[in-house]
Amino acid sequence: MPSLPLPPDHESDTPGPGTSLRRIPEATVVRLPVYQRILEELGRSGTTTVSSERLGASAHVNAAQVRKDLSLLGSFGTRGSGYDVTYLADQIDHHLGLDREWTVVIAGIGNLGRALARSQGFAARNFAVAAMIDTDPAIIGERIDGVEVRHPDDLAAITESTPLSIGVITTPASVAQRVTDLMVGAGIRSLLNFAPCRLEVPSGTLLRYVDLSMELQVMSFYQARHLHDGNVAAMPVIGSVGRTFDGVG
Amino acid sequence: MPSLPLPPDHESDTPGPGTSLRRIPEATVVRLPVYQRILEELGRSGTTTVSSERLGASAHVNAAQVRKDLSLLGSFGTRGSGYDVTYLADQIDHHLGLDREWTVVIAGIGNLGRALARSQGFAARNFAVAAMIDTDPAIIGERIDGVEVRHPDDLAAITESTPLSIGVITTPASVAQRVTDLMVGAGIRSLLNFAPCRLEVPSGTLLRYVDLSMELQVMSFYQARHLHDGNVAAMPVIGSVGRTFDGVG
DNA sequence: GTGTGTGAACTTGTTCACAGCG
DNA sequence: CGCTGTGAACAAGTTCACACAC
Repeated sequence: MPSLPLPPDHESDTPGPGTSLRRIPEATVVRLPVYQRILEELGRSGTTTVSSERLGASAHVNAAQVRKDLSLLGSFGTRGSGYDVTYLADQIDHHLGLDREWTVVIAGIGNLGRALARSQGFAARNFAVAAMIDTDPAIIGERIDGVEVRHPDDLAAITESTPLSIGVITTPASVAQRVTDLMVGAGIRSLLNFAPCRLEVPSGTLLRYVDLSMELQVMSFYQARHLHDGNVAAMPVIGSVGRTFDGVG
Repeated sequence: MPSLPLPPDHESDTPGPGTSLRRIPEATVVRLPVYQRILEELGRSGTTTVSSERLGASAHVNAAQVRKDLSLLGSFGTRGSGYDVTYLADQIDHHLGLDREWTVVIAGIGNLGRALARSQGFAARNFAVAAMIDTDPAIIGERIDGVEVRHPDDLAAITESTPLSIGVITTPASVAQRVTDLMVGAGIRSLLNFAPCRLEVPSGTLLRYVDLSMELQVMSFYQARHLHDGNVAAMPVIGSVGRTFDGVG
């Protein structure tokens, strides 16, 4: 399907000025961050080149799959040696949109909100926590990593000086819809919802649900199978961001 | 494939005593918790019956998909009216292994560990946080929801009185492997890793990675597309536990 | 009529196998 | 040689469409 001589879609597949974004299948999108993290580790350990075989082993993915995924971003492997770690990481960054800074606002400064705000993973990947909001007067005014917690009513004012691209909702479910409406009203078009409830957003808004207890549910499914028939080997890698493995690869 | 008159696999498909566990595709497994949460909401709102159409709309899934998924668990819909909310929820619970209690130990009582420990979602789904461990003397001895934080060295002793089924790792990456080894040594065979690092575990151990910053990366990918070509409608639902939607369903 | 359960068509994703480049 | 890039085969997942049960 991705390899017709002429693409059926409107999107041009001329290589363009190195900036062309061709259609990337969802299955690939969710593997890219995995590759990227491995490349990061390899880079830190001084490795300059990596083969699809090795990358695949680390990612628990077939080597052919790795090559197919990467060939979608362009073809910049070197036959006989492999991929340049740094260059490949840059390319993935570009396709994931991580070569520009994203500003994040976190709503609900409880334990989860603080955990995310302080997460080094965010800063390391160009996500800047640019604002934090909460309604608790005891929390408002507090500074976390240099960012002051403010009242939700200030959101519109905040966005005037600091455009915000992504809203992260870590409030109780009871107020999640209200804070969502505020964020949407302030022009935020991407939301990551950790509150255990469904949200309504206008069309054109991206909404991503993350439910930590669901991870446990999927895990318990596999363990239940495991206990019943001892058949661990039949448990495959599943899912996107959360992934289940049976032992080492 | 799932509907041959005689199954090619060894696993019996005789209905059995209502406890038979047939093979369930991974794609279905990750949708089951989604259905379950919707059923929970419906149950709370007093709805007793639901159609695949309605369930599918809430889950952002095709109605035929819902029927196919549910038919894998057995066929207990009523033609002409739909599925009994409570009965269906019970069936899903059973297949996810949620009709028994799972004991969880949380390692690393920072913000994320506390957030998970206090999450109502856990208790509501039969996950009991039965132990918590940390090395910080200032934290050891603290009680969170009645459970005392103890030193990792006590883990073996803890498991003797309280068998633990699932280990949740919310420590810094630097000590994650060490705590993993301790847990595996204590007989824990399922691990949920929130630390941003790869872990080695012996074969036969289930390992699931959750990387919260990856959720943001996937989100930024979609938003990058969104900004570049305005083509929101092309953004599909992806992934398992985290799911991206464009606006309301 | 209404809505499930399911073969069959279709789409998407994965793996194989190998030509061809460095 | 070794390893990428990719058509072609295969497998998995999704949607359609309709018979049939209530």
